[in-house]
Amino acid sequence: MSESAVRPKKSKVSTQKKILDAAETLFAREGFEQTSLRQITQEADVNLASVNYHFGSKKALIQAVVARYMNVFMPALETELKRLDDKPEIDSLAVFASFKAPLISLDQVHKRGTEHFLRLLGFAYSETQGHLRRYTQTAFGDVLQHLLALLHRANPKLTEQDMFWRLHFVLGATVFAQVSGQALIEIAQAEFDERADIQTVIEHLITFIAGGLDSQLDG
Amino acid sequence: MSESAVRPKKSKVSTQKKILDAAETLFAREGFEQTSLRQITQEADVNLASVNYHFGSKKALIQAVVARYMNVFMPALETELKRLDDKPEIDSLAVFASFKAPLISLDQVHKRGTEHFLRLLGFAYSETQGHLRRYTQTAFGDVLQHLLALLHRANPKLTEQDMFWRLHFVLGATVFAQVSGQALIEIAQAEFDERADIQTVIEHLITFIAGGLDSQLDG
DNA sequence: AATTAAATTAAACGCATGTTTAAAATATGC
DNA sequence: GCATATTTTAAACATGCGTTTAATTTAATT
Repeated sequence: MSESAVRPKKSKVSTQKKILDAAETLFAREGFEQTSLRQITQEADVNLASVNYHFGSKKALIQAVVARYMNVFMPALETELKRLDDKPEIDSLAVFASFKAPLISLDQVHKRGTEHFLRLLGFAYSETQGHLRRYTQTAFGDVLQHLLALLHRANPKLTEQDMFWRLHFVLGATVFAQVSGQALIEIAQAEFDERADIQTVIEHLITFIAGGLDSQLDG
Repeated sequence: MSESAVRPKKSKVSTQKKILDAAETLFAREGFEQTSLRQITQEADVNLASVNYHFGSKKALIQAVVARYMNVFMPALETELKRLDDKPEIDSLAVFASFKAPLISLDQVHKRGTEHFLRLLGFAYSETQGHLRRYTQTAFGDVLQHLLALLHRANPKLTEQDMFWRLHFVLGATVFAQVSGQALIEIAQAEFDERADIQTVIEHLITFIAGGLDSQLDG
């Protein structure tokens, strides 16, 4: 009876990966603090204690989940930004276009990687996850500096300070769109009987942030 | 020894108000979910059980804290908006200028009322406080509709849908600026050795959202 | 002043959380 | 194949939360 020919399904996924995948999905859906370790371990079909065994703490798990994306996204972004260094003329749109490929590449991390990453980013900023902000700033501060410099080059009329603030407002609007997106879609559907979806939100968002970023101080 | 002539200090503040004030301060600083009833009652110097006695539940307390501001802000905003109805020509800036007086008037509710209100709003949106959003939508939906109509009038090139989304992105950027403001100020100070403060953030923010709101779809 | 109502208080309840423990099961190395 | 790590497991632990209870104190009413 030991028919070793077929081997139905013994995929043998490591406990670590099972935890990371389940945590990521739940974090992206509910937020970090709203998700309990018991939810995660149940979803991952592993023992409760294994999170602390493999990761040390919930906080460390959160960092591991985010890091898995950052380690793919940030180098990919840096590659794209380097291309712009050589170009003689760039505008804001070109800089933000650099995000597209790196964002899409996140789908190799997880099936719905792009969406998950943006929502994780949203919760990381809206919840008080100071350690995450610190981690990003220290681990990938140079990439962010590069981004800032390019945006400054694309919009030389603005000071570096201007760009700093506007970039973070862009982030704020984006994050907000991610976290509140679904609720707004529902309101829009009810209010305007519109067939609003995620794509609708993104299109409106891009127009908005492009306008905000290029906003001239004097009319 | 019963010198009733002087009466040092028997200010006699109601328990309700003490709770509301303490809760407001803590909510504005830490967020709703991060603040416990034990923190609140300790800060207010009242018994733990009095929150549930006077307000029924923590959720009801949150609503009471927010309502105290909404009941001042929304009518004040409506008054300002009515003025614009009579004017023949208006632009986005004029509409947003309508927020200024109502916001400042909140300092009569509490010493740092304006700041508190904006941060409460921020947490109300970024935390999953669905009941607050529902409350605002139902209690002051007409004022918000009025606001939307005026913004549409100020920018007739944009559809009502466009305005809906942009208005919410404005809200997102604002909320983000409030919640993350202090952290960003510290980064800015360290990064640019700038004497950045709240006022700095607001000025940059207004420029940004005005640009985003008036953004033209075709270059 | 006596009686009734309202407000305050200390204590405990029930529940959920992240974390730790110590024994059992599994995998690894010689 | 045995000894040794490594991993998994069930259970308990410690803590903090919102809420409830029941007794006491304070205020209001008659």
